[in-house]
Parts: sequence; C-alpha cells; structure tokens
Amino acid sequence: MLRTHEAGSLRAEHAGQSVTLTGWVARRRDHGGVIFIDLRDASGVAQVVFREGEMAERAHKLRAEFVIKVTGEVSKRPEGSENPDLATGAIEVYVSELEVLNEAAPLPFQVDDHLEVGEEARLKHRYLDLRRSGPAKAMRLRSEANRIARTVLHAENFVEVETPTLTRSTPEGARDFLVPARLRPGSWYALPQSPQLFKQLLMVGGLERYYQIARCYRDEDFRADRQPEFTQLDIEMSFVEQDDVIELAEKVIKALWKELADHEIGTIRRIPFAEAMAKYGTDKPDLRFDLELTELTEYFKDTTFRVFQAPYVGAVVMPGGASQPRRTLDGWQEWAKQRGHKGLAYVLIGEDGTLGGPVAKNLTDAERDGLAKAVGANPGDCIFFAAGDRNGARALLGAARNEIAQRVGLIDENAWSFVWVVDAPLFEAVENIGDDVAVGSGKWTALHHAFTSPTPEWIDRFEEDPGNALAYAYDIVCNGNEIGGGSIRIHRADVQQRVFNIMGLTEEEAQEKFGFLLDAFKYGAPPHGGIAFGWDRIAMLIGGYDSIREVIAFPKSGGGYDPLTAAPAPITPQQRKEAGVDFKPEQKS
RNA sequence: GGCCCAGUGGCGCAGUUGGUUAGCGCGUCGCCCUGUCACGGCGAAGGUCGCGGGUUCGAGUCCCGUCUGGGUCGCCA
Repeated sequence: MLRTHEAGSLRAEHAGQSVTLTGWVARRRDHGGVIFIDLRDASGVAQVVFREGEMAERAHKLRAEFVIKVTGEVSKRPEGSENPDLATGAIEVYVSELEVLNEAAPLPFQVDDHLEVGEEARLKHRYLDLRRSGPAKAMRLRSEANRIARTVLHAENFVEVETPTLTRSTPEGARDFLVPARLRPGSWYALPQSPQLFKQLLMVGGLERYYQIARCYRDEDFRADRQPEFTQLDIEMSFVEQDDVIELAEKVIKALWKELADHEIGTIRRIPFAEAMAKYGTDKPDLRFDLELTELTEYFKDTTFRVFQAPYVGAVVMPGGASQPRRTLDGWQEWAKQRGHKGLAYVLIGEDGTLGGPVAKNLTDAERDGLAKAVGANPGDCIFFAAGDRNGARALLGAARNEIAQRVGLIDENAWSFVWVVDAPLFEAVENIGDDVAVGSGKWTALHHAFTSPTPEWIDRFEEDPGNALAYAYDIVCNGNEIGGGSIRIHRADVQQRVFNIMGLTEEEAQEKFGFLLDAFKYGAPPHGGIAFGWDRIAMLIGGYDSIREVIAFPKSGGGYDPLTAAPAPITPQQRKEAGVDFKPEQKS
C-alpha cells in the first residue's frame, strides 16, 4: 500500500506516530506561512499542515482534487483549535514529505457536501459525485444490504445462481429490450424482465433453494422509482407453501431494517387484496395512517343526484377540510382531472353540522342527515366522493387518501409500516386494462403473471369463475411502496395449460412461447414458489432517498439516456451489417 | 402519448410591467496572509440567456414550435 493509515482513522492516540496518507485535496486553507489541507480518502478527512519554506510553497500550488501522498507526524492540535465536528478533529498531521500522485483539472462542480448540485451535472460526472459523502454512503448502504441478504440466505441454505441475461423474452407484460443475434440474422435475444422462468427451471433442476441479486430490464417509461435496468433480490424455493415464503422473506426484510435502519419490524399483518382495495383504494396501501374509504353505493341507492347514480359511490374524509378556501377546493378538481377523472365531488361539514358545498343541495334531507355518521366525519371535516366504475372510483379515492394524509400531516415520516397483501385475484378482465400487453387473446389475463398458481381452493375450478378466482400470491408493501412480491407457482403442466386456456392461449401458442418450461414440467417439477424484492426501491427507502437513482451507481436519466457514457449511441455501418439488424425475413405468401 | 415545472458564466440561483451596461453566491486565475477548518483580503477572467421562428422601435422577459431534464397520469411482476 502507498499509505500506512487511512485519513479518517486517525485519533488522538496516534499522536507522535509518523504516518503516510494518500487521498484527495478536499479543501485548502492557505495562510501564507501555514497551509491547511483537508485530505480526503474513502475513510474520511484529516487535516494536514504544511509550514513555511519549501513545504508551504509546494502546498500553495495544490488545487482541489489533486491526488497526493503525504508523510508526516500525527500531532494533537494546539489547545483551542480542535474541531469537534470532525472525527479526526483532535489531531493534525505535520507534513514532511509531499508527493503529487496526480493533478486535477478545474472541476465541473465542487466536490463538497454542503453544496447543492443539479442532478444532470452530478450524473454526467458521477465519478466526482461519488466522492461526496452522501452518494458514497448510498453505495455502501446498498453493499451492506447485499451482504445482509446473502448472510441470511446463506444461513438458510440457499444457493446463489446466475441466470442468463441474453435470453428469450419472458412474459411479464412489459416491453422487452432486444439484442440482435449476429449468428442468426433475423433472430433476437431479449434481456430478461426478471429471471422468472429460469428460477422455476432451477427448481425443476432440484436446487430447491435459489437466490440471485439479479439485474432486470424493462423497456417502459421511467419514474423516480423506475429505471430501464433495475435489480431484484430474486428468491425461489421448492416444497413450500405461501407461509414458508413469507416467513423467509420476513427474515430478510427484518434483518435489513434492523441492521440498516435500526428498526425492529414486529409482526407484519396480512390483508386480503379485496380489503385493501375497499378500505384504501389501492393494492399498496400506506398504513402509516388510518384513514379509510367508505363505500356509499348502498347509502345512495335511491338517490336523485345523478352523479351518484353509479355502480359504485365511495367517500374519504379530510379531517378539518371544511375550512379549505374555495381556491383549494377547486385545486382538488384539477388534481382529479389530472388523474383522468371528471372531478372530485365534496361536501363540507360546518362547525354546526350543516352541510355545505355544491353537492349538498343535490342531496335529500335524509341523505344529508345520515351522511356524516355514515362516513365517520365530524364538524369541520370535508368529505370527498367518487362515483363511477368501482375500480376507477376507488383508485381516485385511494389517491385522494394519500394526498389528504400528505396535506393534513397525518404521516409520521419516521414510521415504518409493513403489510402483506394476499389473496389477489388470479385474473383480470382484459377490458379493464390496456390490451396491447396481454399474453394471449382471451378475455382474461394474469394479474401477477401467467405462472402464478390459483389458491388450493380454486386450483380445480378457477374456470367456473375466473373473475373471482384467487391467486396464491403475496405482495409486501412498505409505507405505500410495493417492495416485493411473489407467488406459489404452477408446477403441473395440465394446470398451466388450463390457465393458458383462460387467457386465450392455445396449446400451440403456449408451446411456442414457453414450450421449454412446459416440457420441463413434464419431468417431475416440484411444487415451488418464491418472491422477488425490488432491491433499488428497498435501498432507497432505507436510505431515506426520494429516487432510486440515488442508490444506483450509474443511473440513467429520462429517455433511458446515460448522461455519463452518452448511451445509447449510433453504431457504425460495419456493426450494423454484422448485427443483422436490417435482416428482412422472407415474405410468406 | 397527455399534463405540470424548469433550462441565464464551470456549479447553484436572481432578473420587476418588455427598456438601454444581464446581477448575486460559490468556484476558477493572480497577488497577499503563521492557526484555519464552508478561513480571510485585494484584483481579474468568464454569459450565443437551451435551440428555431414570430410580435415589437426594443425580447432573458410576450407568442408559436422544438430539444433536454425533473415530476405526474397512461404504461410498468
């Protein structure tokens, strides 16, 4: 090693020792006859001192982010000049030898913790950004998360296996990234959306317990919590039931939060999907606050108010919301419209209990009298309504619920709330979703994915009532974020084929798309199931960041663009030719 | 694809109702400074105001288009 000590490790007890340090010039305070340099390495910073004569002269020429090696004596700082804000603040190093290992050009931005730098600049020069303590800490946090997960899973006899990233498209429902196959013009690899099929094949392969910190790729639009390539902690187990996977998953999650967030996760309760939708209007409820939706379809079944003559009417209460000025209430209408709804009806409850707002006068006396009680509202509250098709109206109320909590301050930002959402429907009607991604051509498509098993009660009869058949699936939600999800898989070829049938996938089509999986199932596939955690999202939550870009070393920006390498980039004609991108398949007449 | 916000020296921002010389902080460069720690002092350099078009006597400012980034809805196990 070029150094004897790490800068951040020096303490008062090192006083008197001669040390050699290496690192970057973080800051220079030049007083002419004495020059202080904050020398930074990965461990932290230490103040090194250059005095008089040649040393001071050479130190004078040092610039920000020069890489230097210094040798000198550790000394306790003079009385009164200690810096309690610094871990190494009790000491300083009197430099007797200085070597400049590398110079640095003027920086595009300052490597300084207390300055704000735009994300574009940070990502373009991420190698500089990572020198700052915040981003460096995020990388270490993530490394620790990996370590903890591996420790837990290793202790549970899991085998870490790598699966291909050049593969055949697996049908998760997102768009695939495609890679041309040079040796087979006209044929393409797909980057995996997840290792889903491979982990199931590993179960058929008898590994019984598999995990992988797996890179996944989905060619969809991005968000603060979505990147084109992202990471899952992917887990699969054989001879298990739902409770076994949940138990194992909780071991991982509890270890993570305990070690990284110093938080003891207690019992994680489970709520059925249907209950989550009814009470919170979402399949990933934020349970840091109690607010619930109230269904009023029955209450308004005879209403004369046209808007409420709908298949579903529901409400959510905003505590204290009656005092919102008209402008704010109009703002809610805009808010709803942005979400693709017509508006958000509301009723204000005056301090004397009388109802106000434009909707109130459309209600009958009887409807008005019982309303506050029906929704659990008090004087001074505001009741928001949504009416229409059940899913859409609930989604709006669910979003309103979060927005209310945010505005009223119902959310304890230091709280952690975990919940398992179980008993999700197996299928979803295709007409309720966009039709472009559905696997197969039937009226139903898989809510989770096509390999999710029906629950034991439904496995022999899901065809009777596909809309109500339950999936043997479970999602874990943290503070309103889905951080993991999984299922017990179908391990019998006949059940798999029946599921495909419901989805309108013929045997031939199924054979063409996943024949290799169906084949594998013929040869003694064990019952199995697993889970995948959104690893970036988990690191983001534990670290308290508001974007997963903060916990990814080299994230992409908006259009899938990498500001650092400028990828994606055009290819040369030669590459183009070799790749076979322009291969034209023969026209079948 | 829709909507919202932003784009002004290297970085972060200000710029009024359209008005003459586009400011501030940090950084950079030079000089000075023996106890600083976001050191300090003096001086200097550095800007096609994202891009294109339009309105106007005059545009950083208003209008149209476009690009980039961020957020959000759609989309996304």
